[in-house]
Amino acid sequence: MSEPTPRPSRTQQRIETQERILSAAGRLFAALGYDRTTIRAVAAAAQVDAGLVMHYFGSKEQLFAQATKTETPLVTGETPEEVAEQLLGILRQSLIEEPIASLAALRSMLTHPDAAAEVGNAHAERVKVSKAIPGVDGNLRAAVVSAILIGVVLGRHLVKLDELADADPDEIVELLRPAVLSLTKADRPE
Amino acid sequence: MSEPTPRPSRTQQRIETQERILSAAGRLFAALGYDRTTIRAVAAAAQVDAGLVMHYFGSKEQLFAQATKTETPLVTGETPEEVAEQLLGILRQSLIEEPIASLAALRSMLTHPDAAAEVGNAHAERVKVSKAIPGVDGNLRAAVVSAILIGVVLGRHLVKLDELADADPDEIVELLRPAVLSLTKADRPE
DNA sequence: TCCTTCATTCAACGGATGTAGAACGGTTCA
DNA sequence: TGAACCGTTCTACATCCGTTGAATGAAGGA
Repeated sequence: MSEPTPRPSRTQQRIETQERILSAAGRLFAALGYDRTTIRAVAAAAQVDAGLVMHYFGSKEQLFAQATKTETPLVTGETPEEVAEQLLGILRQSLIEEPIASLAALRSMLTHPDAAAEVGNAHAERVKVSKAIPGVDGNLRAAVVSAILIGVVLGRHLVKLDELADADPDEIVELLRPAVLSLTKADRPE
Repeated sequence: MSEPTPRPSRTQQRIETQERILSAAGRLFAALGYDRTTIRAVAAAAQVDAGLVMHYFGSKEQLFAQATKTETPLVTGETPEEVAEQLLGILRQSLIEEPIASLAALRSMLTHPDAAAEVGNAHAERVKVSKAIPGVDGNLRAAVVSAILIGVVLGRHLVKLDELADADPDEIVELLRPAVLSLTKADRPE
């Protein structure tokens, strides 16, 4: 599959370089977090000079913003059971692969305000499902589920807690199904 | 309540200063994490020169180690129900107060190896309860519970996810009881 | 009182980092 | 072919950090 309009080699080259930088930045941010990731290190990993990174992305903050940009999957379920299954599906996907951009934001959320905001937004997006979670405490229930998902993904990919890191993703999902269901289903009157 | 043996004022003064430094360090590490906490900032918060911090604690690493030192509460329950209640009790306590030393370690666990090790140990301690959790997957179940607790405490005190930060601790505990119980009780044959 | 001890401060070094701007060299196009 | 363009590198600056070692001055003991 080739480019429809084969761009002049200069533009082409530039785009490839930018992607190489962005990819290296994502990997480093995910592995080390915002503070310990150096522009020089990103440049080296992308086999490029540090000045070029600045030239393309303006600042470290903007580079981070681009590298962690990701669209949050929507949860559209209408019943508690549907919502639970969708959330478990998102979790499963996050356990199987290593979502670099998300991991970069997660890794930095405790020490970099922008990253915390990013994670907070994804969280808020997930909390919106509370419309489908009955009970006066729908918001809180949704938030607890969200915190659980964050904790499990964190434990598996970033802190690498032994048992979680090695376990079969499906097994983890199965274990969490009752827990998530107990939270999406209200046990108190509306 | 006065000192049993009123120490000479010099020693007394030194101990008070050390405690002041340690307290300031704990607060700053918990608020900013390891990297963003500066020895100079700790010194300023303790109204002391930076050199003195080095003189007493040797290095930033050692200061962090002292400031995050904490004994993990033991879980001794023998039945799944007992274990669940004890874990929920620990969670409840961590939601009500702000355990500075633990929060300092948690805040830094994603970016500082030593902090990750510290949290990993507390986690491992909690996983030991898997002897009381039936099923071939006892270890994994215990690890999942541990990850859940971390996620919730993190969300409340550090990331400050709106709904979690404001909620009544007891309400959160009540919401999590079925979830935790579903994990400490096996639903598969041994 | 004099000397020692020691809690504390001061000044400085070496290294790393984000960032800015000049310089270079190949590509593109008239 | 020559000039403008631009992707890229080089050099440098200002700042901040952990850490060190000498200096200071008050307290304690003989």
